[in-house]
Amino acid sequence: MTSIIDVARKARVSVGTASNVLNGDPRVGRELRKRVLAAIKALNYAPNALARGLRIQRTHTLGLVIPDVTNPFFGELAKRVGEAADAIGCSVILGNSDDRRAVEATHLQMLASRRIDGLVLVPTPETRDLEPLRNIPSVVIDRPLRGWPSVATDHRAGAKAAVQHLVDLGHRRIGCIAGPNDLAVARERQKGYRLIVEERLSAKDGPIADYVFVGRFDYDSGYEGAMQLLQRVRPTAIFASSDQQAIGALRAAADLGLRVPEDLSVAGFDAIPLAQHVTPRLTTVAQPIAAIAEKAVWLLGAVRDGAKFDMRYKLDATLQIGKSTGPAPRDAGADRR
Amino acid sequence: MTSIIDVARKARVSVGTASNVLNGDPRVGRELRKRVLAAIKALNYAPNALARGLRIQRTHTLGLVIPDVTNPFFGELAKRVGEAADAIGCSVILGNSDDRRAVEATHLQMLASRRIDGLVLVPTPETRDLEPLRNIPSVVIDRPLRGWPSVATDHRAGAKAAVQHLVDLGHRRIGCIAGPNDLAVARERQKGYRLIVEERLSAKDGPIADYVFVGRFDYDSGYEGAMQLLQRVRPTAIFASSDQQAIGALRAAADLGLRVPEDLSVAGFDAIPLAQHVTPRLTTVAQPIAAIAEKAVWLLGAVRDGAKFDMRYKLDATLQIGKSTGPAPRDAGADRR
DNA sequence: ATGAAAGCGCTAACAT
DNA sequence: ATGTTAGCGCTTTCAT
Repeated sequence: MTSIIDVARKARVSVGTASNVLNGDPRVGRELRKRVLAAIKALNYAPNALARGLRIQRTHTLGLVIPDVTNPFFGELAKRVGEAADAIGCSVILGNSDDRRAVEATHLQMLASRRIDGLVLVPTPETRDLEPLRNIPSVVIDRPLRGWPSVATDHRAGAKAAVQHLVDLGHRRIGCIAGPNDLAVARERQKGYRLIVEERLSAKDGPIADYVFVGRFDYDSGYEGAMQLLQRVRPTAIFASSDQQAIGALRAAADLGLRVPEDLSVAGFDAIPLAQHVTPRLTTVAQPIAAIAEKAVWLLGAVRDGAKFDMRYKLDATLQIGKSTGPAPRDAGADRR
Repeated sequence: MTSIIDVARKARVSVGTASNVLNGDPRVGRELRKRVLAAIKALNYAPNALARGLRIQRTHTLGLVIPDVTNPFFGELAKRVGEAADAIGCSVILGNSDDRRAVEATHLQMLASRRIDGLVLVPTPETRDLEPLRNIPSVVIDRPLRGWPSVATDHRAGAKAAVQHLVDLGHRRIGCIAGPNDLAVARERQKGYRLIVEERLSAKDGPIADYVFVGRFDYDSGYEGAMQLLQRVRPTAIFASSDQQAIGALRAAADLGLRVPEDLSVAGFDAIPLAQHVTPRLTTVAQPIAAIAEKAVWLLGAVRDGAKFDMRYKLDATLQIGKSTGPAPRDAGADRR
């Protein structure tokens, strides 16, 4: 491998000067600078980032550990974090935790060894601490973690907006397909739903618990949840905690002979690309993923520069109104008749 | 940051011995080994991978550059490459090229500086060479690149299998929604289609070119392509080069009042998860993504160990039969009547 | 079996 | 403005 020494020799300057050219030190003269640049090109020289990192104690590398790139939300997140990292001259090492603490721990250990400049993490539900990373700037995304700064969508507000939209359309008996209770985001979305719906349900509608189905975030849970709710409490609208669930609900409605949105309104969460391609186009809550990624990477820099953060940043979601939500059916939506 | 020197001091051994323990050298005695291990734990020591890499000239890092993690196929690929890398103790640095040569070049330059042990690349259509990576083991995936070993699905054979399936069901007038002509995979899939269909089209059916629509791999192209084909040459089946296209075609069929598969059969390519969740479930060609990732990572090791490869590995795709393909309609499928 | 020391490629402080 | 050199943290001969 060709080193800076080779470059210096070829350009007939000292290594110090060659190094200075590399780092844009303005003190080197035009002549020498030109010779060094020429040598670099001629030798096809690529500076050794390892040696550099070892010396200056910075790697210009960020770690990103997420449950699964394959998930549309995390995939988008990975892309955006990559872009934000690019913008500040950093590469990103990606690790998939598969939501298993042990796998996550392995990745964190590796990243610590690699002396990354910062960590962006979506912790598993079991994660309690970031032991090996104690002195590396870290930010937690999407899911909160005690003692670490986090940036996430305001899931509760997003859910409230979606459910409020349904209420505004005249719905009162609104079902909810929730996500797993061990995920804070799922609880928050459900909480948002409850805050809006609770006071609108009258005694004869039964307890709100009957309107909530708890499942996973996936398609199948959406189908099953909708099936159960529709047969049990006959809601006129369903708020699903994910688009996958919402799409499953759409299918369930079809299987039960219900038209959407005439007989049933359905809203989702996440605004995955597919949401625009189902029939009818989904009403859904879009997370500000790019903003989250940018804020997280920015926070990393701030933490490194000595700021002490232990703060939860909540970013606003946006309600995207599609064709899957419409006015409540007359006979069901009107208050007693 | 705590270094191996601190560990050695704390364990009252020399750095050499501490290092040997770290690397599992069997010569160190039980007693000293135990002391070193204890010191490591007590100090929460994480070996510095930069220093190590600088010294041994290996980084245990792989580079992965793909067009876009957000694309289901590349997302899955990223995940699988990550797993294969994990299995041999490597981390992976991920870069998105957005299919732009300049962005790709930036990433490659960075990876070269980082002295990665190997590169896995999905080249952009404009990529002709991997200049900065000349002496780094590299493998190209999905799309071929002159002078570099590649591993990819046998797209042509996959397409042939799907189209042959349609033929076996009695279809003769089969349309094709192709992908962009500057992508080899798109051309290969179209070629597979042509090889099967060409000889089966009779003179009165018109030229095969009329049965081919060239677009992008996305949903909208699928919709538009199906619309055009269905109104122009009235095929009884459509082979789409991607699942996104196929799903667009499904929608087009619905908009034209055609039932699938009774009036029209539709087959796709890629077997994205969604393909199982549309109605009817899609017949599609599954790429062996995990196998591709494993083979690529394995190849990297082989190349490093001195093997000289300039070979194209083609891996078999698998036809997944769904409900979107069925027997050709009587009146159209039977030869003259 | 263990210790001492050179050197991987670079930057930065210091000397000129 | 340019050259010299110590040292970042590790592995690996080479002595002992």
